[in-house]
This record gives sequence, C-alpha cells and structure tokens, in this order.
Amino acid sequence: MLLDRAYPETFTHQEALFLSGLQGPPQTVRSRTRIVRAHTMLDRSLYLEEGMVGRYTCDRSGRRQFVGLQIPGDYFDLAAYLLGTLDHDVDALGEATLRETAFEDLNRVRDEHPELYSKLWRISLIDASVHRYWIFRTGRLAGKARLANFLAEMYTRLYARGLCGPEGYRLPLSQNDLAEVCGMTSVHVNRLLRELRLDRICTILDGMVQVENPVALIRLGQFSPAFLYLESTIAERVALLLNGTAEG
Amino acid sequence: MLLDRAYPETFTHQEALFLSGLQGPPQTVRSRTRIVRAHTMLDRSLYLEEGMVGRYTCDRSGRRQFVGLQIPGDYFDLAAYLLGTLDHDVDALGEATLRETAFEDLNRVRDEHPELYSKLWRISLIDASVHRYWIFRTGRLAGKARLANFLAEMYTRLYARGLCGPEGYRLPLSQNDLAEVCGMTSVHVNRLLRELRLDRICTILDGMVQVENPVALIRLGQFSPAFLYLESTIAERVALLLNGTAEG
DNA sequence: CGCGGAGTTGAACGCATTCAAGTCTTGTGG
DNA sequence: CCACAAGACTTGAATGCGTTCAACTCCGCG
Repeated sequence: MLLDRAYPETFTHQEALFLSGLQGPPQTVRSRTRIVRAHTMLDRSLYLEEGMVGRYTCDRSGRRQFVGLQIPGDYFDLAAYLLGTLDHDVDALGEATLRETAFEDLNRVRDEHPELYSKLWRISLIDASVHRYWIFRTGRLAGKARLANFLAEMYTRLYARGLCGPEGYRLPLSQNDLAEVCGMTSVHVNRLLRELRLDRICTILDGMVQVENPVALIRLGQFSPAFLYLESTIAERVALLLNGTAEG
Repeated sequence: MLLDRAYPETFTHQEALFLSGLQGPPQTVRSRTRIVRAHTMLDRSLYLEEGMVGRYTCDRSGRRQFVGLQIPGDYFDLAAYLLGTLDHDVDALGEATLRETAFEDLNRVRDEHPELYSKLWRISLIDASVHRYWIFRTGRLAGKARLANFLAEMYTRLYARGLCGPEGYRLPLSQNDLAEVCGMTSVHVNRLLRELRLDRICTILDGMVQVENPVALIRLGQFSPAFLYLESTIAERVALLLNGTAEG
C-alpha cells in the first residue's frame, strides 16, 4: 500500500492507514490519458500512488502551460473537494496508478477527525506554496536558471519522499513537456539541456535525469527548498544532498 | 465592519459576523511597509479590510517577483495557520487596514464550526487557483496579453466584490510594480501601457485604471474568470461586465 | 532650490522564438 | 522482414520581442 510514501512529512502511520482505508482500489491509467477535465463536476478526490501526472491549462490557440506536476504520494485535486470542479485539466504523464476518495468520506474526516482534516488542508497549502514558487521561477528566472530550478525542484521533491537517490530520477517528460512547464519553446529547452550537459551539471537520457553536480544545479537555478515545508529530519537529509556535504 | 465585503461569495451573514468577532481591532499600516516577513514564525492570521497588499519573493540579485495581490475582504495568509511561517514577504501597497485572527481561535472554529472551517479552507483553495492562473499568464501569454490579463483580473476581482464600478478601479502600483507582477521590465510595461492607451482599451492615470473597453481588454488578455469560482449570481453580474452586454 | 522617484523615450543588444530541415527511434502494416 | 509514418530530438539561420543602458521630463517634497 506504500503507506510510507503518503506524505510521511505529514501523517502518522495510523493516519496514513486510516486515509488509505477510505480510498478505493488502485486504478492504473495509461500514459498521456486525461484524468480530470476542467470544469467537470466531481464527487471524489484523487491520490497518486505511482507515476506522475501533470496539471495544465491551454491558451486560446491551444498552447499548453503546465501549472503543476505531481509525484507519488500527492493528493493532487483536493481543490475539487470544496470547489466541486477543477480549473485545469490533469493528464497522466507516464503510466500512473491512482486511488480515489469520495467527498462524503472527506466529510466524515472533517466531522470525526478534525486534526487529520487540518492536515489535508495543510497539504493543499503546500501545494499552493509550490504554485507560488512556479510563479517566481517563471517570472523572474532566465531560461537556463528556470530549467535548472525546475529540475532541482523535482529532484528535491522525489528525494525528500525517498523516491530517488542522489544520482538522479526518472522524469517522463519530453522536451516539449519541459517547455510547457517552463514557459518556453522546445527548441530552446533542447539548447539549454545541451548546455547543462556540457557544463556537467545534469544530463537527461531516456527519461532519466542524471544529476551530475547537484550543487551547481541548485546554484544555477537559485533553488532553495524552503517552500516545500519539509519536516525537519527530511529537510536535513535534503540539505546534505543539495549542499554537497553528502556524496553527489 | 464591512461585513458585506468579507467574501460574500462564501460566508453567510452570521458566519461573517462570527469571524469578525474573532478578529482583533483594525490596524492601519502605511504604504510600502512590510506586513509579514518570510520564514518568521507567526501565531495569527491576517485579513485585509481596506487597501491592497502584495506578496512577493526576491531572486538572488534582489529582483522582486510578486506572487499574489490581495484586495479588501481577502484572508491572505491562512497558509501561516497550518504551516507556521510564510514562504514569501508581504507588503502594504497603498495604505492598508488589517485585522488579525489568532490561530487558537481558528482551532476553535475547527472544533466548533466544521462547516465554517471548511469555508476557510475553500478560500485558500481559491487563492491557489489564482496562483495557477498567474503561472499560466506568466508562462504562456506574451507581454501585451500578459499585462491586459492582469489588469482584467484585478478589474474582475474588485468588481465581483463590489469594490469598483465598470469605469475602472484604483490600483496603487507603480509601473515598476506592474513589471514585478508580470515578470517583465518597467520600461516594457511603460511601452505596453502606451499601446493599451492608444488602442483605447485602458488607461492608467494617477493610480486609476480606467477601463475604456472591457470587451477588448479581456479578449486581448485571453481572460476568463472561471478560476475565481464566483458564486453564480455574482458570476452573472461579472459576465455582463466582461461581455459588454452591460454598459461599458 | 535641489533632490529623488516615477514616468517616458531612443538606440543597441541579445535572448528566445520561429521556421525549416534533418536524424533517430519506435511502432505499424504490407 | 522491410517500408513507412509519426514523434522526439537536434541543429542552423533569420527574425523579433523584450531587455539594457542612458538620457530626459515631470512632479512632489524637504
């Protein structure tokens, strides 16, 4: 059941067990299928057990902008619980495994486990904090720093949850997807990735992001993980990774 | 007490009254003073009664990026309640009037008024939705559309809450501030504003945004207010404003 | 009167896009 | 098994949007 990856930074083992009990069975969806359509009424919330999903909106001419990327252990549409619909679409990026929680069950959490209910709220607040970081990145960082910053974010989030080692991580995004994350074109992403490769900072090969120089990556990307609100022992582990005090 | 502007889209009159009772007395802060510093432990949450405040983070060289702008009636740091600190700074943009709610009182809301507690969560979810819209805008829209989109957002949010008429609104932002909102330079903002003026779409004069052609503004900015999750009667009023069916 | 901040404008530069052509891989069907 | 189509990646060249640098005006304020 992979309880250990269900926001270990947030839930006790009992709470994770309880939440897991509310969830429906795991459902696997194929890569590149839509999971949620914007403005569609929903009656259940989704949890990502395995894989990655991307949240995005499109402009008038159909060009896509990702507004969030979720990793295993994420509740990625809690917003629907209280808003009824999502303002954006959600797609599976690789093959993904999901589990659902009915809104009624979340109401039961509210009435019977207020503390746990608060923790769900807290998760959505961290989600919002990540959004703010994306605004900062997209608005203030130049191309190369922007890309590096994003790669550092995914590196950190996956590592913090024990989903990758210091050597790098799996990222089921094409260069075009990366462009739609960072607000640039795929041609430009291609050239920036080459620079990062020649700088011996990181290399993407067959969907694997190989982080050769974490220190340079976070320095170039001006990355700082404070916005993730990591639990302190995890934050320390991450700091070791990012500051190069550990192996790299 | 201005209860009517306290999220009329969310709270009943009783609820607004109750929440107001939890708040401390109004505090007025001068323009351009810092209200919250990032990463500082907090024990109360803030509500904006009058004026505007801006949330921002700075890059390594000190250049600022706004990640949110709040208008009267906004609870703008609910995140601190469950996270303890904010990941960003908050400044008053004009003179602003604030009211505080102690975290302990929010805990009481949780235990005694679960439905109302959910509504506070809901507010923070709309806040996150606005963040996503900012990501979209900053990442996907070209300069002129980006600026128009932002001006349309503030127009809509203020109008929806009855804080401005169709003719326009007060915006205590310099061209440099606008640049820090939209992720561009103040020189460029200056040129784009001139274009908007010559196009007879909107004119900024002495801190007043005069919206001369709402329809063109939202069209140019590819603006759509769905992300605000407005209550239906308010949404209809806004639609009239933005579609030009109403007076302009 | 002089200072400083906000706004304005010109000119040069450069980052990023656009357009285009090519390679390579993968999957599909003949 | 090979031909072919489709998608991802790569690279070059030209264009242009937005930045940078700089100068100047306007205005409020000490």
